[in-house]
Amino acid sequence: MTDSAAISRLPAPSSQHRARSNDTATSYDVAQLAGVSQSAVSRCFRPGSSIAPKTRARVLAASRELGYHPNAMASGLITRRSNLVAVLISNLTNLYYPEVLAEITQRLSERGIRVLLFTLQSESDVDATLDLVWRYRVDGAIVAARLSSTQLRDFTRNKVPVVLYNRFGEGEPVPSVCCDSVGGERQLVERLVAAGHRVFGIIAGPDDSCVSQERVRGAQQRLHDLGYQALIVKGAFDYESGEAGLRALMAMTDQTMDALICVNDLMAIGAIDCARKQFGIRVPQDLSIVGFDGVAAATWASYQLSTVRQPVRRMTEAAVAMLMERIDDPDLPPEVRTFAGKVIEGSSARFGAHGLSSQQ
Amino acid sequence: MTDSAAISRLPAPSSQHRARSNDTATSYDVAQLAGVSQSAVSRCFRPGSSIAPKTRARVLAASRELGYHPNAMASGLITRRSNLVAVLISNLTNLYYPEVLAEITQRLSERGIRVLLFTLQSESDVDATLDLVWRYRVDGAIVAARLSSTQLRDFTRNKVPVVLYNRFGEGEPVPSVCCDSVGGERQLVERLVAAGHRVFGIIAGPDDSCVSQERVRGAQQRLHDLGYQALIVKGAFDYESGEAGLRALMAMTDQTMDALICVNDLMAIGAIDCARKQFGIRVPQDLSIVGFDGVAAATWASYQLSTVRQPVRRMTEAAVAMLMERIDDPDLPPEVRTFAGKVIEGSSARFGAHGLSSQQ
DNA sequence: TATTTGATTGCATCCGTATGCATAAATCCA
DNA sequence: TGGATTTATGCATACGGATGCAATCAAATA
Repeated sequence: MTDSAAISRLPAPSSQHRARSNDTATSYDVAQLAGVSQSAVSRCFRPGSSIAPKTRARVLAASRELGYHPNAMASGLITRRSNLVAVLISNLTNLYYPEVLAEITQRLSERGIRVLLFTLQSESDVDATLDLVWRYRVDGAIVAARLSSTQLRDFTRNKVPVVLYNRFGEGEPVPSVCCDSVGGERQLVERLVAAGHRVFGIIAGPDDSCVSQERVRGAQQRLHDLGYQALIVKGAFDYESGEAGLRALMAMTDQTMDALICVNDLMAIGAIDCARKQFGIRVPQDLSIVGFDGVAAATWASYQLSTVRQPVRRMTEAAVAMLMERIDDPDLPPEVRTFAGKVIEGSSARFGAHGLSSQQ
Repeated sequence: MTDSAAISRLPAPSSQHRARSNDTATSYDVAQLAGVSQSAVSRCFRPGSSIAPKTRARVLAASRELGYHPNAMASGLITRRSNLVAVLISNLTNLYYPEVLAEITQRLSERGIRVLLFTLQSESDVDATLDLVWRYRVDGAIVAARLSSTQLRDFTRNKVPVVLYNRFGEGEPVPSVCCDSVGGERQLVERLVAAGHRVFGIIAGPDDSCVSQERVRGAQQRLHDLGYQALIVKGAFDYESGEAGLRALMAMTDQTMDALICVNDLMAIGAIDCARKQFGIRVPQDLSIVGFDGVAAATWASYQLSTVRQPVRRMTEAAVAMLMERIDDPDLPPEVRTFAGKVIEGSSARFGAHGLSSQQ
């Protein structure tokens, strides 16, 4: 009796795994219909498995008939690979990020990886968001948002490879892909100075923005080296900040501002519109305005913005490649890949020749 | 001996479920550390479960110590709820869709749902994409992309509730949220006619675009009713199409075009720039240009586009609400919610009074 | 034809969590 | 204080697919 009791607890034979009618088909259902074992079904959907072409055909036919699709959650549970990558982006309204997101999604999708998208509004909910990232056991993450060093450390702790986009890790090194902000601003400054500009203004981003800090630093430093300085006002990366920034600068300066450096294109566009419509300033005759990013709108005929174009395609490709490498080998050391941006002459600024770059 | 053999196959006691060192913690690990059963741990993370506050505190402490996060794949396997919603978008570069995507993501995330993002490039890979959607057992989907009726039927077949965004199901009814294209274009036409415009041009989108078809139909029909007709050229929803469309129309028409109706803002912006810069045409004095969508760039001072603004916030809210309802009750009947857009006067077109609307 | 070799296949088990059921503990009411 | 409820908790099992291992089968070799 004890024996039979024990036996009754044995794993039931596979024949018991039958479809609860009106539910989605499982590999057992397909196996039954195709007259093979569940293992065979599994192997049909797993590239590289040993399966006879004839069997495979039978299984695929049965699958089609039942409308079977392997359950990614079940297989992820076993393989410990979700084929998901978390993409964290702070504000999608930035005009630059949609391009980046589209590219990243495309690059990942080519490699059979899906994107779990997180948009961060306030800094507050970052921890709640990260909790979800951990729960889904994503294979990796690409982050274009501000993270504290504690939060970054959690990636290590949870063994989730991460690549930062246009940001650096604070303190410890973190794999990242960046566009060379300092170099880009430097070139802009040199071209502006070479064209004879003397009174500079800068519209920065939020204080806590890594991108803004770098770009402001790049511009300021080069200006200083060349014997100039600049008035700085703070913005929020959006169109309105460009308008407001220009107004603020116009109110602050007693001399006439020559050149305005905006740390991104969207603010530059706002500033151009404001200069023309509200102040009747001619751009670039009276005031040169430059941006940074090279978004699509920067090329529009109304603006033809002088700016630094980030090589988005190559940067996203690099970010994805770096991430995939680290998913395959978690022990790869951190690496920062910095890409030079391309200076676009445009017609929103008077640029001098490249002369100054040799003088440095 | 047979007995012991049988017993050796019994499910091992929970004590065997121990952490394979250097692997992520499981509920068993937490249970062991907290001195409770795995069930108790599970109940701590599942709202509404019966758990003593004291026990809960112990478990949470242990979780924190081990860095435990419930495995969403494992729990999804059991509950048959992934808390994932697929969002399919055709082209993120449309300038309108990033806003929509950001809103949708936000709305879903407020409800504890994550977004699995799919961007569709060519129409060809749609089936491959859908296969992935099925595999991840998403709870539902929001689709802003063209799907064949077969593809739509697959949603029913796989019991995945779907809500279309600015599209209708072909043939069968499908839940959807739309902005009233016909009504919007109608108002634009009436305001243009009331202002005395006589020679109309239309820049449409791709032939297979539902949005374009509707908008063109709305404009054409109302023009016809009022005794006018329009030349139509085809575009691709992008800035360049606006320029090219205007050039094409200028070449086609012998009379001077009065008013240009673009089926989206981005093409209208392209047309405005082209008119001003390439043809020296004054907008709106010589030519009125209207768009549709109400994207952020439409409000920029250089354009101040006359257009129809979609109530994106309310539409996305509705789409998400409809989807959630159908996830909870899959038998709800299809429903189409149509929202009126708001006509923005802007200054890219000469508008007459609302007079005509009473005449209809 | 006997034997080796390689390719297929099935069996059994595991992944990590949720939950029905039974039991134990705590609370309540009289 | 005893019995009736009402919580809390643990046990055992299911979810659906992947995979090491052994068994089977076919093709290739001698």
